[in-house]
Amino acid sequence: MYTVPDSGAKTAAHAVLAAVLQVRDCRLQALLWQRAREPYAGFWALPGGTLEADETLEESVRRHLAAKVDVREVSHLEQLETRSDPGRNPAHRELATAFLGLVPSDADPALPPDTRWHPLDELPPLAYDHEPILLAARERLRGKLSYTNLGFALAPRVFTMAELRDLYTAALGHPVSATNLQRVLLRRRLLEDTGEQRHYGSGGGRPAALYCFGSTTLEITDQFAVLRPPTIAR
Amino acid sequence: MYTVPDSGAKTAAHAVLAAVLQVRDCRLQALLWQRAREPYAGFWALPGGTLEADETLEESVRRHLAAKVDVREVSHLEQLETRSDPGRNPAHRELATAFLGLVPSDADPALPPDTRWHPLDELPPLAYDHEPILLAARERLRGKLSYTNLGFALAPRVFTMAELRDLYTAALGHPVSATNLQRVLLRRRLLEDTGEQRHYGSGGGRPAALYCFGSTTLEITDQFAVLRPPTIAR
DNA sequence: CCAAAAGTGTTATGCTTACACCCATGT
DNA sequence: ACATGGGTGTAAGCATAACACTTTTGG
Repeated sequence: MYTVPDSGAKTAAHAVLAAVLQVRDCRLQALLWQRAREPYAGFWALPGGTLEADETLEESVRRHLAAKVDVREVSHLEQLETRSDPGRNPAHRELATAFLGLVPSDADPALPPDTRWHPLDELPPLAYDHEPILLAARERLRGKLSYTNLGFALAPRVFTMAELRDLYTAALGHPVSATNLQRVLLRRRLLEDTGEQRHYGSGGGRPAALYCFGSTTLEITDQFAVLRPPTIAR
Repeated sequence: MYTVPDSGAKTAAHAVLAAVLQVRDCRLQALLWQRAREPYAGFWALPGGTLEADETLEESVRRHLAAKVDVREVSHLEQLETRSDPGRNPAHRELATAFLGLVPSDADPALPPDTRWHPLDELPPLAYDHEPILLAARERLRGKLSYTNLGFALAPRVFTMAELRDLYTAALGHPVSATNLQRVLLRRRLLEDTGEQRHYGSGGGRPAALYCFGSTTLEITDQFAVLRPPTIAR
């Protein structure tokens, strides 16, 4: 065990894949490109490519993503599962490490002609095992929205509570109350009031306060749902 | 992007590693083996080895684990992060996918002479990047104990609440009340009363009821800590 | 003045922790 | 009897969901 493989070992190729999600038009959408060549010609695929010798997986996925979007728009990137089924790529053995990428809702990066945003509830036929990967990415996002500050990655720098409610609603797939969302996030001190105001929709109405997230790196805000440590003696 | 690599591509070797955890003597312990050869001679390492051409990562980790323990004792196995830092193995480029393995507390598998259980709060010097991997595995376990039924993988088939309390205490690293643990797990319908009874410690005392977990596959029992879907109209 | 949207006050609910107290058994 | 551990009853705490109500603007 743990033998040193000779450098000529015939090992599997390693690919990276990115499930890049953004809320556009109040719907959670994924960045996909349409394959021109076999296999899976005409099918849609996640952005990605092969890992090079001198890069980490994250560096690699950023490099491949750069071919599809402006990577500076990607506000969050985290590793998901590594897929290893020998049959997942019919052509040759290939491992693939998937990533979850998030883009703020106000970004609208230029895309190559073969690339488009697709709502996750109306997916076209996807190549390889990309559909389960994409759905797993959505589950990861939904879970982390509940117990971390990950909302920062979906939102513009400043936003009204109504806008933030629409983002959470689209990402979670169920109605969210702006009232309660505000209280939960304020209580956890994730949101800061910028002091500015802005109108949200057309027509009248009281102008909305503009908020921003205090931190733009992932933080766990609700670590123990249950079985939490005993409260310190008082 | 997504070019087909020629089959002679010089790709990185791929290894699997297993952070196998068990509660023994009321302490969370990890299965480690001591390296005899350089590099890291004398250091302790996670069980693992290289991925072969025709196996999945999970099959591979089970195969390598079989050299250290009776794999039938492993009650749960799940994938963790894939490490890809080019410098993580000084000798040659190597990716490693880590797994979390759990062994019930009543199992006492025979071990090879170079292999031992080590409490996680008294770790010896570890080879490569195995220490952060091991600590990440513990964090994953701690998180999932709170919102899934993962306790089944640490516990014998049947157990008293006092025994289960000791397991949770060791795994979580803080005191757990048997009283409240019972209520939380019963409310979530994870525990079943077997009807049998048994004594726990020495000395007198009321005999304890024996419980078992209803399911022995991972289930999420507390999906939404917050931001849960609206309650259906009543 | 009215409609529309934002935000606050308040109550209800559910789950959890904490802790006192009762129960069953061995010596 | 009494010590020892197991289990139940109950109250308190806390965060969230739900919803009525007030506030602020545009037309």
